[in-house]
Amino acid sequence: MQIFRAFTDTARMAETGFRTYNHARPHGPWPPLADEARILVKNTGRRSTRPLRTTLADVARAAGVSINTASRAFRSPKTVRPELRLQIEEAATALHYLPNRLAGGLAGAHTGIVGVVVTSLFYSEFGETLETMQGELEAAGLHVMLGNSRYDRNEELRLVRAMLSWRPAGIGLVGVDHHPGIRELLKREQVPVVEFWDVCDDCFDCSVGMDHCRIGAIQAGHLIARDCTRIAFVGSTRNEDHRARKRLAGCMATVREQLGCELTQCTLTEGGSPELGARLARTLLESHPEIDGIACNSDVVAFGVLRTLREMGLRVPNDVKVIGFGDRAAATCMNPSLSTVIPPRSAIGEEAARMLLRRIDGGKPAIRTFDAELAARGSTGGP
Amino acid sequence: MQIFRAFTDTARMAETGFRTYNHARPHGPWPPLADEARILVKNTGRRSTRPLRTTLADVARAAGVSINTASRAFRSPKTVRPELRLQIEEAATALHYLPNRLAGGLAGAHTGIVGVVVTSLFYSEFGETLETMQGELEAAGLHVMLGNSRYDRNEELRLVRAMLSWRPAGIGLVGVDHHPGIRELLKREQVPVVEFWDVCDDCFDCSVGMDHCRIGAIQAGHLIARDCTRIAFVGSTRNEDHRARKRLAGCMATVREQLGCELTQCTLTEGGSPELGARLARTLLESHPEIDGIACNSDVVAFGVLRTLREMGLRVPNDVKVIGFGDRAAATCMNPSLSTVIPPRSAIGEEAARMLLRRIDGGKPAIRTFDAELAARGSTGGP
DNA sequence: TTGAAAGCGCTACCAG
DNA sequence: CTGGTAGCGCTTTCAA
Repeated sequence: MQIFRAFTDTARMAETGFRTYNHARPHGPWPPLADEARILVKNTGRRSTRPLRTTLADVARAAGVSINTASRAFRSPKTVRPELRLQIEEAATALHYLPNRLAGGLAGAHTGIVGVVVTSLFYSEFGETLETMQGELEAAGLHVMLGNSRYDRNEELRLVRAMLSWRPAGIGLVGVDHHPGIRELLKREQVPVVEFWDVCDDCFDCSVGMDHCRIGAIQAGHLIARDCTRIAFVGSTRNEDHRARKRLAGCMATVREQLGCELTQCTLTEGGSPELGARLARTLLESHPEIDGIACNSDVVAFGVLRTLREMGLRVPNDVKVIGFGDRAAATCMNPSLSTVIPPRSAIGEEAARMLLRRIDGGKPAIRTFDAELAARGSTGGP
Repeated sequence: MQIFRAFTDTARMAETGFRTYNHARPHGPWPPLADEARILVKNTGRRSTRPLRTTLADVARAAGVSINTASRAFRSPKTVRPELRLQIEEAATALHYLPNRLAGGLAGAHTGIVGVVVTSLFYSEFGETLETMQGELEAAGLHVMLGNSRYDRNEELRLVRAMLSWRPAGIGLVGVDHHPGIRELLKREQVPVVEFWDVCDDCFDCSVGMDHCRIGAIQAGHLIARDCTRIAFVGSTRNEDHRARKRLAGCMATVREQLGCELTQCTLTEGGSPELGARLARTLLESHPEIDGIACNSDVVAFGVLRTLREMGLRVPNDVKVIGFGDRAAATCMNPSLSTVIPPRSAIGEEAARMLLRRIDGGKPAIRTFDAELAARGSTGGP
């Protein structure tokens, strides 16, 4: 038995003696789709190994219209007579039509893929931002393809290249400090880009995030306002976590300015974790017992610091005050509750998505800075 | 001026008088890619609006080989003479060739996209699992397209459909309880699927995760082993969070069996958070002051419970013992540290990816259950 | 408002 | 080992 597939190829149509595809066969119910169907292509007897799936052509044929009209019925319904449109929709439902967006992307102007490369998925650092961003894009019919560079610039470059090979409608990147190759690549591809979480003026295209120097300054400023005079900065400063370094720098500058002395830096290049915080705090306080204020590079680190302080018999906030960054869920449940700086996670995700959407729609690049908010809690003496 | 593009179309070749594409023009350096280039298609003067990008055909021409050979040079390098391969690679680099995976996917057997639909991105519930899974797939050249159903079955169905329209090589889904339409859809598409985090025998294809009933049983069993006799279960049981309900059920059954009494259930259908835990704990203890053991549906909820207990002047573990689920980073930093059940997050992610990879490679479906481990800490009286 | 046909860039098959 | 060529399924002119 020979099953004719939907086809548009002129030569084949001529060969089979049909003038137009739509009328190649009488209309009517489509033969049931056999599982793992193998079909005969052309009259050559050659076999295709791909499953027989409903295509737009099948829908068109079943509805008695041209492929083109069927396409328009989905894409711009207003340009098709309502009655035809209904027929087409019915045919699509009956045949379980599922559009092939690869084909659509290949033929069309853009793809509906947005490549997002984050630096980490652990500890939900970007979970909430990603959730909002993804939701916003989804609502516009775009899908997020996710990459994770694990704070590795070369890996990030490779991922961006990989994303670009899907011809994305846009690209999202965490931070503004990247491998130089990325700028070159993105420029050549002329694709809308949003760098989020951190901001700068010299970004590739769009950027939205926080001034991380300022966050460090807020931490130090708050400790100073609470009468700390010997301040330490504790946490992870991975080589390629530029944002962590900026927070450190902001903290350092503020201490220098307002206190006229140097910050005690106690950091390692391994990733942040409670264990890191716990270890660093012990080292720090054994060698610098005069420390009365600790700014942590993340809440997760601060949790560990609080634990060590407790173990060492130091009272918080009386003996030492502690502030984190990130406002993780557990912060309010620590004893005492952890003061921290709150990043507007969902606002950033939402704005990142919107910027991309506007750019894809032909709009201009934009840059926007969000403020991070101080949450003064028990660990620095309360509100 | 008329710029000829790479083309393979026979009719056009005939029209332009060239026998084969590769020799259509003398070899040599490719003209620089003008930004936003507009090109003349055919001799009709029609204009294409798409940017002029390097295609495989360009690379082939520059290297003096057929498109076909160039393709094989990338895909299965061994089948091409080393010296030719080098030429092709050099041409690709010189022309900044970026493969178009849409085209590859459309023409080839499968696409290199894996659609993953999670129920939440918040609180990093699946962050670590996703991180491992994504990494494992990335290493195999597959890319994760991410969807988030927000615990909504209809949304999940829509997302699966959306993912399928990208003709993914595989699909990953959180949990094993889905909208019936999903089974139908996946069956029709014959695509490898892995359901992860939860397991069951009647899964679509593959599944890997934990027995969530068992997790509830572990929680209750541990509280009972620590001499609790009045046990409550606290947390969020969203309508469509079947896993939370299974943990509740497991807990309930164990209490009934071992204690011969009923569990006090104190749950709401809103999402889990410290605030929920805090509120529920207050309600619970005001009406059931006899409670001496609380199993929480997640660590995040347990954090809030601990806070309330502290505020109410109840001592943990002396007056009330508390156990969570999830082993969030902060758990060891609570005061007292939080006992919990540890899910093997990365193991699940890794195995999920591997199962998919094996299936894509023609392997058989598999089912695998991982055990969750008890972490007995301060909130239940220590190890 | 509808239809015809030319691609989009690549893979896979077959022939040499 | 290499090349020719027919699609993959869709969008997009252009013509009717």
